[in-house]
Order: sequence, then structure tokens, then C-alpha cells
Amino acid sequence: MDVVSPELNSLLPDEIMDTEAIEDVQHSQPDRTTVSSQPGENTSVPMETDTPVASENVGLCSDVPEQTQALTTSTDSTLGISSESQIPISITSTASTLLTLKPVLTTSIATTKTTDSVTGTSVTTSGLQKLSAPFTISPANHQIILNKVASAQATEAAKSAGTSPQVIKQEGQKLLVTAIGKSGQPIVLQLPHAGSKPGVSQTSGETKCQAPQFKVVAVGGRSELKPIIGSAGNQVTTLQTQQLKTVQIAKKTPASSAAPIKFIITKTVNSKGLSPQTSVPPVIAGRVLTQNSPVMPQRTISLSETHNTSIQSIPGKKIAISPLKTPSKVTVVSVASPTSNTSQKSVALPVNVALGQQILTVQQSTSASPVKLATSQTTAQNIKPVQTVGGVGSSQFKTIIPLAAQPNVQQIQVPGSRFHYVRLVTATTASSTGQPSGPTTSSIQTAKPMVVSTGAVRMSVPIVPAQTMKQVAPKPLTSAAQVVTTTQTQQRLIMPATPLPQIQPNFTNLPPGTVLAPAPGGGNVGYAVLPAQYVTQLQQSPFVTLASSSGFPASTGIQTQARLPLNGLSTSETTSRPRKPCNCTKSQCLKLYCDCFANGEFCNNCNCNNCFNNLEHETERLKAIKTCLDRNPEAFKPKIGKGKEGESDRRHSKGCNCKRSGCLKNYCECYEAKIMCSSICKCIGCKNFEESPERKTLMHLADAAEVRVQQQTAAKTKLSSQISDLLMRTTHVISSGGGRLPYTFVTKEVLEATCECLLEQAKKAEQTQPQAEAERMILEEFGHCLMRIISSAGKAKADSASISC
DNA sequence: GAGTTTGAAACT
DNA sequence: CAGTTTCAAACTC
Repeated sequence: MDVVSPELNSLLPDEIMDTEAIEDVQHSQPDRTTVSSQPGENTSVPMETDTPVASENVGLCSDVPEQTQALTTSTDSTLGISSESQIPISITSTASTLLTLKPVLTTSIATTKTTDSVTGTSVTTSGLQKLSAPFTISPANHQIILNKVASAQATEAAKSAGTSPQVIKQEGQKLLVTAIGKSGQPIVLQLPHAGSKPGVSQTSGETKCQAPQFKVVAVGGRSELKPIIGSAGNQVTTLQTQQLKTVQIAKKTPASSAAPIKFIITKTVNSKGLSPQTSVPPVIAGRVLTQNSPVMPQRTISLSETHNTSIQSIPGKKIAISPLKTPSKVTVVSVASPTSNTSQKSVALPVNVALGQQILTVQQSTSASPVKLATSQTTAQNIKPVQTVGGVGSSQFKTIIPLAAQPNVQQIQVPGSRFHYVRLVTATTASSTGQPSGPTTSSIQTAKPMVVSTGAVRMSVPIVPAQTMKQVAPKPLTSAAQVVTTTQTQQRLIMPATPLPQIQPNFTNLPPGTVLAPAPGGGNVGYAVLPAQYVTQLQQSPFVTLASSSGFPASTGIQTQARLPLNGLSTSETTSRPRKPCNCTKSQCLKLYCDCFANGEFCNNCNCNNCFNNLEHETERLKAIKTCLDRNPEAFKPKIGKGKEGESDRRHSKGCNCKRSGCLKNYCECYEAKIMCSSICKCIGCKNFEESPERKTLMHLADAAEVRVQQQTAAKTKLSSQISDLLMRTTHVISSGGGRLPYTFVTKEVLEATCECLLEQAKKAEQTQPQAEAERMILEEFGHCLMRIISSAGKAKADSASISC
């Protein structure tokens, strides 16, 4: 995948490549630089859909009106992140994050330049949420460490970097990082060195020469650093991931110092070229539809649409995604790579999050692009690995995405991708259109499919105003892209963010499917946590689906397809074992008694009564979640996690309390998770330990039973195959006529004739004595009849053959 | 399938 | 924190 070169950018239509759209926010809206956006501020402008051009690039742009959250390097070289004591950073991660940036690659960062001085590179992420996650900055190393969960780790990391950790709180500086990474994957934003002072203080000339930089370092693994360096001089250095995925920040060189700095962040995701084996070409989501006018209805533009042809026609499959005439909007692109081997994986879809004012463009690029990629991890800045981000041992895929003021979330599902993409939709906008949307509505205001061309995979993403989105069937696209609309029932995957000010929990504790609104006065940000099963759906479904925020039918199959790692089991383990439907009768599925609820899933195809664990009872559900979290902040974390440091085995986080089962029945959570009890268990009469003879016996029995089952299954399969094969042959023979079996000639007429012959013979035999002789005569006659039948059959076969010849 | 057992979750 | 109750899954018949 090529990165659009500056030259090429200049040739591109402004609406596409105009990086100026990523404008100097401070200039135009200086007062917006603070994070705290007032509620309702964003609501007027709906987020547009981005439609990527069919290419290997992934671009995602989301615009958030009036809300700028930019992290800029200040003149004093301190990093500030803005407003309200909390840094607007959204980090999503859990052990398995939906929008997951693979350990290696990871970070999707929306950056935009905020200062017109330009030199300073500012990293802006938009729409961010409150930073509940610890955020530390290491001035010495010019690093910002974002930690999702505990700050202790961040602190340590900062210390390891040689500096004391700092909390960034600087007015006017906002940082949005939409980084979705696995837990344990810290994201480090590396700032320009203090000495270089790339910030506002620099002159334009300095800008050009010195190339103010901002570095985004995504730490994929605990030990991996993925720094991304963006410079003003059209050069971006990216530490490439093992998967050859690159995050690039292309910056259009300003013609003059006065010109705003434009950034294009390009990230190569599963680029075809890089992963030729990939069966599914990378997805490009490319084009972000932004609206300048608050009243504009949402639009989804298909990638195949003609207005994108300019992009598509670009050789090298270069995609330039830029804010469409929305200078002050930010598109946050989340690009993640699912697994370490994900270079093989096909699809990465940009996340379109309606958050900031600035648009970040993500593109795939190749080495040929103006963006330079550096594979060396030893960048000028010492990047210290930081602690994990996200819940430890969290096995659930969760994505937390900042939401706009009155956000509604639409989910984008990408086949073949483990990422979940969420589109946030301002509800008020939808209502402002005055057009109620209904099922199968295809109007622009109500539902317009976004098509993402992924090469072999095409996705149709209906985007519908959240509040009016009820059972909106995806509209088939008739564009040249030949997008096929899924016939699958529209699924609502994410709950609209409703005010839930009290909830300021650790994000990792939130169950998937939860959208949390910001605390009062905390700004227009909310959080969306997406269930992991969506990922599965992404992988299974050839389409991209945007989830509506309401009217989620219980019949949809999402919940039953849950693939969340359960009880510490790997995803693969759970993949083959769909979660059982619950049978709750009294809890309304809003207590942890309910497995669905406990796993952060909506009930679906369950047998529960009076179920409130669905989108139709969002309020109740959110309250229940809050209650659970109040009671136990770890309530939604996986119970099975890593043991103590150095222990490789999984173990129950709390331990069991079994008294009668000997911990050898599924009543025991340890046993159920196929792990042994540990010292933290309070069980009585435990037999679930390594040397336990009972346990060994049980295991042997279980193994034997499993083997038996497998054998039986294999036998059944084989038998079935043989029968099927036999039937196939028979059918073929019969249908061909050449091999008709004799019995097929025993027609009714033949039968009657035979019977007549036998009766006649019997009459004759009656006159014959003894009886044995009579029977012999009848049997002989029967033999003759059979011979005649067979003879006739043979003759017919011969005739048939001769005819066919 | 109904009834029992079990232990986590919820409650006091 | 401990004891009790509630709950739904696991289990038995």
C-alpha cells in the first residue's frame, strides 16, 4: 500500500486529500482546544460515514464538531493535556480488545495539528473520553504513557524511563488516543524532544528544517515499542511492526509557515502487498464523510461511488482520506492487527468515531511513500516499555470508544477482523432531520449503507441515526462495487450512551455493550464498550454492519455467537462452544447470576423470563451494570486470569468456596474452568489439585469419554459419508439410466403379471400331489418370473445403451 | 423434564 | 466481614 505522497496529495481533490482540513484548530477555534466540550455541543452535527476507497488503505475519519482535543507540545515543552483535570484519552483495551491493535502494531492515533505555528506537531485525538486511565508523562523521554488501568504501572514505567511520572494536565492541550490494544499494551506517545521545541515557538523555517515531530509509540507487546514519528517535513518514521504493518503519519508540507500543518496518518493494515497470502484483501474504509453543517443528514458514501474515483484511479492504490471540508474535525482511525500473525489477516477497518474536530487520515503506505518507515526501535527517544494497558488477564474483547455528547453508537463489523469499529452518531442530528427512520428505510437521513470494499469482502454498513434506528435493514448497494447487502437481521450491538454520570469505572470493568456517558461537567464524552462477540461476527459475516441503537431484536444471533473467552479459556476454545442460553427467571438477567450479563453480553435466544438484558432496557441495564461495579469493580473482569507473577498457570481470581463438591464438579468455578484450585481458594475438601487421585481419575475418565465421543463422531462422519456416497452413486446410476437395477423394472404391471402366473401355477399345483411337489412347481414358476424380469431388465438396459450411443 | 444440589451473588 | 438468602446452573433421577 502506498502512502499518498505530498505531490499526489496536491493533485487530489480537496475534499479528499485536503489535509488542510486538518487544520489548525487553535487558530480557528482557539477556545475549543480544551477538552471539556459542553454537552450538546457535538450533537448538532452528525458524523459522517467514511467510505473508503477500495484499496488497501484504511482510512477513517470522523468528525466531531466543535470539539477539539488536541495534544500539542507546548512551548515550555511540557505536555499538556487538557481541560478538566482529566485527559481526554481513550484507551481501549482488555485482554482481547475488540478494536484491537495488535500488540505489534497498534495504535491508532488520530493526530492533527493544532497550532498554526506549525512546527509543533500536535497530536490530537478527537472525541475523547475522559481519561480515567492513568496517564503519565515522562518529560525526560518525551513520552506520554497512557495506561488504561492502574497508574501504578504507568508510574513504574515512567520511573524506569528515568523520570518521575507526571500527570498531564495542561490547559488547552488535549490528547486523544484511540488506541485499542490488548491489555498489557501500553501506548506511548512520544513527544518531541524538549530541546527541539517543535511547538509553537518554532518558526516556520524551523518547522521545515527541523521537522517538528510528534511520536506516537504504540507498545504492542509488553516489550515491544511501536513508535511512530511524524515530522513536519513530510517524513514520518514509523516503527514497523512485525507484521509489517505500519503506521504512518504523512504530513503535507506547508507551503509557508503560515500554512497549517496537515497530517495524514497512515497505517498499513494487512496490506496486500505485505501479506500476499492474505485471502482477503485489506479493508479500506476509507472515506470519511464529514459534515460541516449540523443539520446535514448523515451520509454514507460507498467506496465505489464515483466521487471517489479520483482516489481509486490513483496508481498504487493510494488512498487519501481527509476530512471533507471539515477543517476542524478529526478522524480517528483505529487500525489494529489482530494477532501477531496478522499480517496474514485480511481486514482492517478504520474506526469512525465521531469525536474530535479534526480529522485524522489513516492511510496505508509503502516504502515508496514519502513517509519513511523506520524499523528500528532505537529511535532517538528512548522509549521505555510501559505497563500493560487494560485489565490484567482480561480475556474479553472490549472496546471503549469515546462518544460525543449525546452519542449513539453504531457498530461496524468487519469480516476477518478482530476489531470492532464503532460509529458514533449524534442522536439529535437524527431527530433534527425530522425523518423517522424505519425498517428498510433507505433515505439518506435514516439509513445509508456504507460500503467498504475489502477486495474480496464487501461490507455494507447501514448508518442510521441512532435514535431512529430500529431494525433498519441494510440497504443493498447498487453501486459498481457490487456490494451485497447482508440479509442478516440488523443487530444492535451497542447501547446508546445515555446519561450515566455516576459511572466512572475502570473501563476494563465495563461489560461490553455498554456506553457510558461522561460525568456531569466532564465534557461530551462517553464510552462505548463493545462486546467481543461482535468480532466473531465480523469474522463470520462478509458484511460490515452498523448497529443501530434501538430495536435490537431478541432473535438476532449475536449473543449466541458469543465468543468471548470465558473463564479463562482461550478464544478458540470458546469459539467452538457457543455460550449456553441462560434461563434466568427472577434476576431479569441484570445480575451476575446471569451468565449473559456477567459476560457482558446481551441475552439472545435465551430462555430467560422478563429479560432486561437487552437494548430495549438500556437504562435498567446500565443501572445494573453500575450497581455491579459499585459492588465489585472487578465484576466484569474475567475470573480466570494469570496467577502470581511468575506463575504461568491460570487461576481463579478469587478462588472458589466449594464445600461439598470436592471441587470436582462444575459447581466449582475452578474445575469448570479446567484449572486447579489455588491457595486463594477457600474450598473444603478440595480434590482439585495436581496430585489428587480423584482428579486424575476424573480426568482420565473425561479424556476417555472425550476420545469415545471423538471416535463416535468420526465413525458417524465416516458412515454418513459412505451412505452419502452410496446414495450419490445410486442416484447417478438411476438417473443416468444406464445402470438401472432390476428391481426398478418390477413395476405394478410386472408384479400383477407375476402374481397371475403364480396363481395359475398354483391352480395347476393343487391338482398335483403331494404338496411338496406343488410348492416346488410354484417356486419354479416364481423363478421363471424372476428370470424373465431380469432378462427384460437386461434387454432394456442394452436398448438404452444403444439408444444413447 | 422435574426435582435436588451446589456455590456464587446478593443481601442483611 | 460474616451470616443468610436468592439465584441459576449443575446434577440426579
